[in-house]
Amino acid sequence: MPELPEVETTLRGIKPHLEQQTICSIVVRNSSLRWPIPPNINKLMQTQPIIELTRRGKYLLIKTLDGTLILHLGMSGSLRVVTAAIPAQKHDHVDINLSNHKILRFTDPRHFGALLWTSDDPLKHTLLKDLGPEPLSQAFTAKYLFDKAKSRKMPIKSFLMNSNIVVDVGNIYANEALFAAGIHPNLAAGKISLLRYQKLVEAIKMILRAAIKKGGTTLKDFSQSDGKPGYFSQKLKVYGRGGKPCVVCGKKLEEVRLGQRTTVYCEKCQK
DNA sequence: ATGCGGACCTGTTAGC
DNA sequence: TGCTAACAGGTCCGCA
Repeated sequence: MPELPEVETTLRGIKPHLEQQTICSIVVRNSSLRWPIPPNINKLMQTQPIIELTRRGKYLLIKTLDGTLILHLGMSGSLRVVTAAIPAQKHDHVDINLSNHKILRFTDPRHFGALLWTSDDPLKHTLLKDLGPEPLSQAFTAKYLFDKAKSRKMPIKSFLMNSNIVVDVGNIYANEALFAAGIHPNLAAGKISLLRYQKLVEAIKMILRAAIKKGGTTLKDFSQSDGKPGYFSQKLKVYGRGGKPCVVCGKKLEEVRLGQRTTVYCEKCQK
């Protein structure tokens, strides 16, 4: 699943079905996600009117009268709006039954997702409180990154994927943004000039905007909340193209492991 | 404080 | 063709 564009697409997809509705009940078929779903989740949420749907990083927040449902899709999670006529499948772990008789169904084969509840301000929650800025916000600037990176030896790609530095930049878009900015993924974050961070920040913003516009990258087990797949993958220039020619210079793209994640780059275009 | 590697779990695919 | 190992969009946590 989900890099930011998929999460954002999911949010936009489910929003119209949830707004103005009340949660009638929650059916948990399997509570073993990354953290156990609170056993009293149904009690906490039933009869709760939905106030608003937002997102912080890749966490989806469903605010109700008395609290907030915190949802994360992990690696393989997805949300779909269905009707009772559609039988639950193997990995459909949770159904949220709504007053309009629609069902928000949470599916997650790998169980890396999360579904939690807080009665407090969700932004103060342990999982959210230290998150870095949203990349598409004004707070995310070259100066910000440059200052944060000062004296840090971590490879720029790992640095970018650290959600305490900036949220929403997953493996695909980290690869793509570094290629677009001409920066070698293994370069120490603290050794990159402000000017080059300028290029990087612009690249991240541009690529994420474009991907959201396209409705998310098509990947194996993702489908949009209305069931239609996204179709951005054909625009990817390096991710998934290891060994193939660089679209700019034609040189064979390198593929390596960096921080346990597949990393693809052009050794001629990225220094 | 920083950085690294392991962990969570299932499904799909590459390679022998 | 069939089995096994490696890998997949994330990110928290513990340890050095």
